Amino acid sequence: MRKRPSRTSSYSIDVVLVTAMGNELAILLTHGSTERERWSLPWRTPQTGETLEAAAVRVAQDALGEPPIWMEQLGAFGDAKRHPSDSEISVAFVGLVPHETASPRAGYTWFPMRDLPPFSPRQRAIVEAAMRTIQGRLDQAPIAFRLLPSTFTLSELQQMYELLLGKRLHKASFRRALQAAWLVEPTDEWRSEGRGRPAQLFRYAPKKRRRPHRGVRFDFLYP
Amino acid sequence: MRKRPSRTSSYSIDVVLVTAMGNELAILLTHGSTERERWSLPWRTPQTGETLEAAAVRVAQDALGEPPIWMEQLGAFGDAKRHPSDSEISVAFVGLVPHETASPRAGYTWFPMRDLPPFSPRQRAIVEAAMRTIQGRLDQAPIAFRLLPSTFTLSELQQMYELLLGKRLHKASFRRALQAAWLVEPTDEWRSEGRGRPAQLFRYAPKKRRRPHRGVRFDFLYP
DNA sequence: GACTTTAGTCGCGAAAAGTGACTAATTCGC
DNA sequence: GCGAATTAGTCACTTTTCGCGACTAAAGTC
Repeated sequence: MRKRPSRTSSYSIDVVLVTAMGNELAILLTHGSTERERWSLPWRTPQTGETLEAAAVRVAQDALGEPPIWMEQLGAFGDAKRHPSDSEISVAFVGLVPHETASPRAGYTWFPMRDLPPFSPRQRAIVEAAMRTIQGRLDQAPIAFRLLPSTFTLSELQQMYELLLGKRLHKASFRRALQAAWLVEPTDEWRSEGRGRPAQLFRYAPKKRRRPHRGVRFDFLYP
Repeated sequence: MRKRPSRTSSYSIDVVLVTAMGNELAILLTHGSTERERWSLPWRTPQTGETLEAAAVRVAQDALGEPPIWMEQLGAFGDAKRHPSDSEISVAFVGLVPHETASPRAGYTWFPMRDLPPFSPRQRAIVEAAMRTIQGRLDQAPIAFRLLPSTFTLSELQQMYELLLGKRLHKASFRRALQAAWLVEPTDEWRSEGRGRPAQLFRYAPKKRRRPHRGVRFDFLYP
């Protein structure tokens, strides 16, 4: 049986918590008192008998009081680059948090992605991986929906996708794809948002679909 | 024989080395003398000052004498599940090796994927992740080409894709996609393979392409 | 009431993808 | 030698998907 002292872990759990703050994405950083002048991702060293995922959830809960609505491991980041803890490697996670329910505890602050303070190279690599992973998962998991309230307009949903993808989408195409995927269903409520025609509210309500049955595609990046 | 690390690390580097053996995929396993009756993925504990990738390459070289043609990190696997070493977590990699140049050293054996010996739950999870990652990368990186000799027929290439994807592909569609992607160019050689019309040999020769510019797709797995 | 603004839909043309059928060149059995 | 079998390679047709402009609908503004 392996019973090991937990203090001497040579790895840490680092978590990139992402939220949508108004019109842009933001990540949560902390300013530990021991390191001077450096912001850092929330992190901890794992306890024994705790899965990696459980440790990452706990990091989020310590920072925000709530677990993320979606989380995924980014991998292990390591060796050469420095870390606030003296850990050799960081096992990194990315998590998404709706902004409404996410009030940071003392010592934690949301920073818009466009204006991040300097922090360690290893954690910079982790944040970049987090963004790539979010964009890669957007068409595989319903993560955009969970950043919105339980009912939302299709324009709000499209704006969320545009925010996460970092590019504009065509309205008709977006809705066509959405309809083909049977992911949302209309409610009978409408919301009038200042000027313009009121928008119908929808809710996330996925229905069974047959798996799309495609051949091969060669979407190689240009060499 | 693997030697014990001078400095104890609480993580290990585990590598899934995959090759195409004739008509099916195979992975490399080792039978350490200390563990009884259990096969294991090749692994090592990292040295100080060595990147994770470098350590993984070294694992492959120790096992096969050559570095893999392609390699990618799978992430950290952990906690609850046992490992041959006493490491708390494994940082796992997947690597591809052309079968011709891959002669295992003593203690290492290729096992066809269909007929794996029992091994630890953690490593079983790693192998499953490796297969998912290979399939996910097939349309993003030219990994299938590198499992073939430098010149190959299009039928061989298609069979390699079918092997890696685990499903049949339509000949005309496959070649159309291949042509659109500008990935191969014909040589002026032909190969007669027993009966049937001789096949033209091609080589991997990617050309610049404009990035396909798509909207959103919702390829969610069925809920 | 005309104009602006936002929501929502339609439909066309182009591109991509699935598929069967066709031609081409070789070996094998007789 | 000759037809059947086998593998390679291509074509053409259909269906699906996608980008996109243009349209209608319903609200506010002046």
